[in-house]
Amino acid sequence: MSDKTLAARAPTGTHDVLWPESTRWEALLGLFADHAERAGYGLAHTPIFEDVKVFRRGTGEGSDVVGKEMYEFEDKGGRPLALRPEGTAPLVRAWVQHRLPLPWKAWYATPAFRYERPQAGRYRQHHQVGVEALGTADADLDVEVIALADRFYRALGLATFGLRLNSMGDADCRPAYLDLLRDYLLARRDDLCPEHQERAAEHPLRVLDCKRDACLEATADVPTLADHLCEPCREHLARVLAGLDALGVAYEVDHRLVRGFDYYTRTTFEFSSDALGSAQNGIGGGGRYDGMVELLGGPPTPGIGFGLGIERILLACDAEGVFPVDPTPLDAFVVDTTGGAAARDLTAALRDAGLSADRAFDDRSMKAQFKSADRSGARWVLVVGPDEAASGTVSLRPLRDAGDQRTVPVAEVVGAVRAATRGAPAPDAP
RNA sequence: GUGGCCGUAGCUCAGCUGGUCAGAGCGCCGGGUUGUGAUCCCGGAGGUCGCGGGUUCGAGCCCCGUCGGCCACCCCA
Repeated sequence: MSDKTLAARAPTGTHDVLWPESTRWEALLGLFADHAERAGYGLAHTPIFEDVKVFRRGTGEGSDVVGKEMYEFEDKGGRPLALRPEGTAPLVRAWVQHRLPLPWKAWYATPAFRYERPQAGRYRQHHQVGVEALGTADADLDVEVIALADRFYRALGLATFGLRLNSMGDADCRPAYLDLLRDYLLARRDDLCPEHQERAAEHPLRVLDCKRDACLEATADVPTLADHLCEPCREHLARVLAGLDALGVAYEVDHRLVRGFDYYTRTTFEFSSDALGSAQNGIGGGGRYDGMVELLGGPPTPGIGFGLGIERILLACDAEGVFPVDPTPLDAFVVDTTGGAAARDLTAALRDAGLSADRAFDDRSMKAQFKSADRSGARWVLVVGPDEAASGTVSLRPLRDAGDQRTVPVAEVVGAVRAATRGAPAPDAP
């Protein structure tokens, strides 16, 4: 293996986001920030790595994400750390550390790291936007959070996605149900798929989520958690559903929906895109975690949140043909065949005036500079050749819009470009 | 972690059963005589055929390994 191929490649499962694709990311982030902040959520940045315990306790040792997919390492001081595999536990840790007034509502955008086999829509470093809200068990908060995600997807232009929702019960009713479920499964153990014959005892809920025929048949009439919820949980779920109905958020109650983290209580939900053909069609998910704050050393405090996968959302947008890349064009591109000093000064003057400008370097031919100008996507080309230099003028030539070339005195260039681009309609308004 | 497919210029790909097979299109660079792009014409640069090893008189074309990509499982965003 030569050094060349090793060094010049992003690590397995990671990817670069370069212009112009990066402009979509900026736009997506901006749109999410807008939705979150209009709902009272404030931006939070927390470290990209944490004490391993934050995830072992908070996210849950039993989850695959923590149990076998975490990027763990020790720093030079021997501290056991882990790259964040998900966004919730770090935010909860931050609240436990700072004890901000409740309810506390935060949003974030972050990379997440999981050591798994890459494939369509799945990376070792992927990115999420999300919200977390701590301090109230009010079902209306569940509704607010879910509606926030729903509205955000729609604002992107997505239309063919679905929301499945379930209740995981709470500390009062779930243990009893788990016993019941475990007994039921063990009685039919031989009928389950090979993998779940072993795992049924420790992860009974997972069996409900198994897509193999054996498990599906064996659990055809399995007792559902929905039928064994305690009264408070039942009422909570009913209020959530009523709230979603009131806000026009379409959903499907799926009592087999089981999410991968241990911490969920009561409401859990998952958004999936019908436009994505692959198995990785989940574009977002979340739920309540009324016990996590305590697990991380805080007082009993309920919480709820979600994480949405940026890469998958963008794949879904591509599949639906919405949310196109739309870079902002430059106002001007300077072509200078007199040595470059004029280009240097003109671009600086334009930028100082708040306009955007670029130029060609290396004193290339006029034709070559025009090709660069064309490729830059600028609205106007400002030409400085021997004639202009001699007369102290600059020629303005429209590149993207109709119109004739004209020549103005150097002193009027900035004003002319500003006038020509101000209020100009976006080239391809959607 | 398990299984399958794949890996040729910056990009998309041709290369028949191993013997001019190192190519095309796009892109890039230059030119088409006097300063003007996106069209057209001409020319050019660029690849140790992912990497390493093996079989053979001879290997992009066969075998093994390795790295990487894709797909499924698992799980998740």
